[in-house]
Amino acid sequence: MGTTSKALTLLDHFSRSRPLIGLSQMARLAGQNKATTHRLLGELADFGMVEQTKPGREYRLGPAFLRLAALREHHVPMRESAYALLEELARETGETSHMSLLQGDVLSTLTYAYAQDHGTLVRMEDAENLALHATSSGLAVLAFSSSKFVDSALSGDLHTFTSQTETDPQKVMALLPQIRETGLAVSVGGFEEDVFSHAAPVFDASSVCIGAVAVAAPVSRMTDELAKKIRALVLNASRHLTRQWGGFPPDTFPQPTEALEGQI
Amino acid sequence: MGTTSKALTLLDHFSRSRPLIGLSQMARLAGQNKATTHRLLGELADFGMVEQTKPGREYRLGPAFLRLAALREHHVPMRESAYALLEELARETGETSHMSLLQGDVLSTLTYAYAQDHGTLVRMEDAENLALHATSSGLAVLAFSSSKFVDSALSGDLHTFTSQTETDPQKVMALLPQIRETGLAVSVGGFEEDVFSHAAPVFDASSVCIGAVAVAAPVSRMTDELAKKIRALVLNASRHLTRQWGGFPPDTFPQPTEALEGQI
DNA sequence: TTCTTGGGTTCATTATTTGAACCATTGGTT
DNA sequence: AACCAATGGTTCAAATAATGAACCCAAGAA
Repeated sequence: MGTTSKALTLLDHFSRSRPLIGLSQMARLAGQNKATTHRLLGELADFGMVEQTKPGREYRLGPAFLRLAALREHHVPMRESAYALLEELARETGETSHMSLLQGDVLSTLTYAYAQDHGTLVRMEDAENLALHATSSGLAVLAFSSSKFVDSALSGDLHTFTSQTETDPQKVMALLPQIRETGLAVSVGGFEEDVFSHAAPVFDASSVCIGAVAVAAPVSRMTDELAKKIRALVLNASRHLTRQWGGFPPDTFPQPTEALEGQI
Repeated sequence: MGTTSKALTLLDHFSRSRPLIGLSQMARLAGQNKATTHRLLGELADFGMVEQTKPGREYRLGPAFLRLAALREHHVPMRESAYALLEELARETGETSHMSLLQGDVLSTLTYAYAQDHGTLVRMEDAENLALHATSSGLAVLAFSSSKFVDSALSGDLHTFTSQTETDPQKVMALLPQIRETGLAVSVGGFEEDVFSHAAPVFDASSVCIGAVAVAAPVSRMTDELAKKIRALVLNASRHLTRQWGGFPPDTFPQPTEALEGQI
C-alpha cells in the first residue's frame, strides 16, 4: 500500500456521525503511528482536504472538496442529470426518489427528490451511507457486483437498524438471485422503520454496477397497484441513467418488456 | 515535499478549461516521471479522486468529491449559509452577488445569487477561478493577505482578460493601500467587459483572509447612488460572514460607522 | 502530587518511491 | 507499406522519503 493511499484512507474515517477526529484517535482508527498520522494529516491540510478546528485542534474535512466537487460536476454533471430524472420519478410515483453511488465499499446518497402529493413522505439525508445489506439500493448493488465484493460486504457484523433488518449473511445472499432475475430489489423497513423501497442498479461503460436508483414510500401507502407502477418506473429510470452516463447493462440484466417501453 | 503532496498536486492541474489530462501530459505538467505519475494517478483512482475515460484513457476528476463535499457541507455548511446571505444581498442591491474562497493560491467561486430586478445581469459560472489581479474579489483578498502571498501572486505573467485589465504588478500593488483603508475593492471591466464589481474580504478565526463577498453589476447601470448602496451592503455582508463563520477581522480592518450599522 | 490522555516532535532504521530505459499500440506522413 | 512520433503502461536497481519508538509539554482527573 502506497503512502498516498494511506493518507487518503484517513479521509474515509470521517463520516456523518464522526465529523471531528483528533490526532490520537485518527492514528488509532487508521492503525498507524501518531507521527505518521500527523505528517499525513499535515499534507492533507496543505491542500485544504482537512482543516483543524481552532479550539480542540481536531481535524475535519476541508473546503477543498467544495471546489473539486464543483469542478467535477461541471465537467460530468451526474448530480444534476440524476436530479432531473429523480424529480420526474418522484412526480410520477408520488413518492421520494433517490440515487446513490458506490464509492469504494460504501454506497452513499448522490441526490434525491421529494414528491408533492402527500403530507407524509420519506425524508432523505445528504451524504448518507446506505447499508448494503439493509437497503433496497444496497441489495440491488450487491446483486450485480462480483461475488468477491459481496463476500467482503457481508463479512463482519451486519448492523441492525430496525427489528426487521436481515443480519444473516446467508439469508441476505439468498435474496440476490431473484434480484438478478427481475433487476429490482425490495426492502421493507430494513433500514428505517415503516419505509418500503424499490431499487434498481445503474451500470458504467464496463457494465460494472456503480450505484442504484430507488423510490421509497411509507409502508402504509404501499398497495399492489402502486408497487407495480413503481417497479416499472424505477426499472426504466435505471436503464435511462445507465444509458445517459454512457454505460451498458450486463448481458444478464433483464430486457425491457414491451409494456415498459417508452414510459419515460 | 512528501509523496502525498505530489499526488494531490496532480489534482490541481485539472481546471475548467482543462478537464481531461492524459498520462504523459500530466507527467509534463507535474514535472515528473511518467512511471511516478502513473502510480500516483492509480492511487488517486483507487479512491475515486480521478477516473479514466473509456476511449482516450485520459484522466479526469472522480466522483469521490461529490460525497466528500456533501459530507463537509453537512458539517460545515459554508455554501448554504453563504447562499442565504447572498440571496439577500442580491435582492437588496438588485444585482448579482457572489462569494469566493481562497484555495491555496487560487480564488474560486463558492456560490452566487442573481437578482430578479432587471433583464440584464452579470452571469456567474460554477467553480470559476477569479484572477487575483483582475477582479474586485481578488484585489480584496490581496489587500488583506501577507506581502509574501501578494508577491508570489503578482509574479509571473498577469493574464490580460480585457482591454482594461491591469497587468502591471506595480500598479496593482498600488491599489492595495486604499482597499486596506476602506475595506472595499473595486474593479471595472478588468475581468469581464462591462462589469462593475465591488468586493470585501472575509476572515477566519486567525484573522487570515479566506475569501471575499462581491456584487457585480453591468457598468451601464452603475450610478454614484447605487455604488454607495452596494459599498455599504457588501461591507456589511463581509462582516456578517466573518462573524458567522467564527472569524475576526484583523485590527487594521476599518470599523463600521454608525451609518452602516444594522443594515442586515 | 501523580497518573493519564491529549497534540506534537525527533532521528536512526527501514521500506517505499523514483526514473531511465524499456514495450506495445495508435495515428499520421512520407 | 514502411516509418516516425506520439501515446499509455511496465521494470528494477539506486536513491530517497516514510516510519515508529521514545520523547516533550500541557491539561484534566484522581
